[in-house]
Amino acid sequence: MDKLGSLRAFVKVVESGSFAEAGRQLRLSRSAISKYIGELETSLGVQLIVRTTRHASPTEAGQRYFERAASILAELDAADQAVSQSQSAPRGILRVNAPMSFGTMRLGPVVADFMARYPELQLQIVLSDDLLDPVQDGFDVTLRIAELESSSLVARRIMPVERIVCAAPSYFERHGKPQVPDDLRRHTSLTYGFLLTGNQWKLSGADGDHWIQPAWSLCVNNAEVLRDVAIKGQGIALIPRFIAADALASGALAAILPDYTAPPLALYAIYPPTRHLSVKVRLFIDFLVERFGKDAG
Amino acid sequence: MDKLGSLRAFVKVVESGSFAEAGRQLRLSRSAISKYIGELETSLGVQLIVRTTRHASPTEAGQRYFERAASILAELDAADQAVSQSQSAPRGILRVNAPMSFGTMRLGPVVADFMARYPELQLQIVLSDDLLDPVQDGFDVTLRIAELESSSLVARRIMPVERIVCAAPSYFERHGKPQVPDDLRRHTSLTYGFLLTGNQWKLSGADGDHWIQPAWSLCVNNAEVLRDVAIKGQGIALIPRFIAADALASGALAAILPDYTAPPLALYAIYPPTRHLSVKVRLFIDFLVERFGKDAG
DNA sequence: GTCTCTGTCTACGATTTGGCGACAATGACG
DNA sequence: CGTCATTGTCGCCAAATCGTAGACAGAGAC
Repeated sequence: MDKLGSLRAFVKVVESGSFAEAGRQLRLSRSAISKYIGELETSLGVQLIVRTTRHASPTEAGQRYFERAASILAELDAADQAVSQSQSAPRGILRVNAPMSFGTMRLGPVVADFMARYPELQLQIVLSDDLLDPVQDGFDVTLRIAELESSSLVARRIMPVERIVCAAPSYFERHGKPQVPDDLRRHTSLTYGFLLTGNQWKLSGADGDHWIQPAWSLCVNNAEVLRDVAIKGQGIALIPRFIAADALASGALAAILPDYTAPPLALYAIYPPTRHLSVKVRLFIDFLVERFGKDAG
Repeated sequence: MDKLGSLRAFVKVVESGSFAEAGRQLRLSRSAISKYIGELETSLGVQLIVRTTRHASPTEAGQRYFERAASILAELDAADQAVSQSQSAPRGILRVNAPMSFGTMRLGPVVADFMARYPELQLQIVLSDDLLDPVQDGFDVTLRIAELESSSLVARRIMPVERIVCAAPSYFERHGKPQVPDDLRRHTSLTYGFLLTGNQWKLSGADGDHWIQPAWSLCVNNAEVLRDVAIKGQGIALIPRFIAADALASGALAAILPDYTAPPLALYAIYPPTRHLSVKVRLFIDFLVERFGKDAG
């Protein structure tokens, strides 16, 4: 039995004086009201309503129960209101800019779940590898994978993004496998544009930092393209592990120089430095932290 | 959504610290609890529970909501109790006939609770495996475990009763374990009298229905006796699971032929086909449905 | 590294919800 | 007094929801 539905029906019957009118106000049929009241009476073992023609009135027990039930329903509504408004169900449009690769590979399922949780929200997502200004370009939040940096923009770190040096086994068979960072100078690199390291790779290990200017043959601002070209044996790429994950698992790519790491990147949410972050932006960012914070980059 | 169910699930999760434990206490599956909490959060537009591995704890909003929800649930129970008890309780004598095994094993605690709720009632219970006519023999209600059937008697289905084929491990050690229903022909069966299947067992599986006339050495109209004889290794029994439950748990009995099922039985309440079922009978039957309806037969 | 328990998710059968329409009862009205 | 309109109940049935089983991935315990 839908106990809450029964209580609402009962309270409305007592308030309105009839099943039919209660049904009209609750948008339920007379038979539904009748069943609710009947089941409530059965479960309590008490008659609550005296049915006379064209009128329904509470019994003495019914009147006492009505007072308590009405109070309980009001308290429940108040509790719901209070908790909803403490974090009022966000509505409106949330505009998000995210990097292409991350957007296509990782953002979809998370956004789907976010939408399920906050059905009143509408999301506009632009996948672009251009670093868009969230203020000037009209986004609520911009997701970026970047190195740790201090910036005038306000950012929240979502998750670390590990990068690896990798190439296809066929490349290593033809060109040999670099053993130390300096070996990379004699190899073809597939380079990401727009990163601060530009065409110079920094790799750090127990023996300190290495700055390498590899012989780059490709510079592109999309790591998926770099991955795909690397898979075809055209060079060595330095790309986020999450982009290479499937290729690594299948053997299409192999990582090298495991004792060296590139400067850590992270996924950041960048948002306008307003005094109060809007609720929907905060919820979205919190949601990303919750979902991606547990992921191993 | 069953809002009250969600509230109970939520309160129990906060109290117990986990979805799994809340499920155990509420006799619901983990996925049911997960759905309830998820729907509650969606409907309120608020995250109430932080899920970490092996632990669930309330968010700040969730803690506040928990306090109000727990209070509301307590008030509702109190209101129900107050109105149930205020009613001039049903009085008089309720005469019940029930099967011996079910009566001795399952009915006592339920009857005790029923009597607590309706202290003005007096119950006369006759445990008998004879199928007594509720009109002729003066009972208000007769409980029977039987196969689904059409009958001129009016009946209300209380709960399903699953049967299993089982014997003591010592029996299997001496005689081998049947792998398919037909193997039962070469085994000693302990047979229940009075059932429609009589001395012929019907077992159904993916390969169709099997009618087996096992070599019976005992035919008795009491499944407890069958269980006890089976425990002593004297044969294979086809008996209700609730009767065998303790022996199965302790290892005194082992079930076989899990891919096959006997025709489903159910516990029925049979009552006179009068126009208005008396209040006390209706309350008793509803009470049984409430208590046994959720049990796994 | 393996095991066990967790929470999520999907598919699906069981159960409940809720409306339709028939019915009997009865007050309003002419 | 007869008729009409509205009421509440009930059986039937389609739609919706409940709740589980089982698969899965994550992670703490050992």
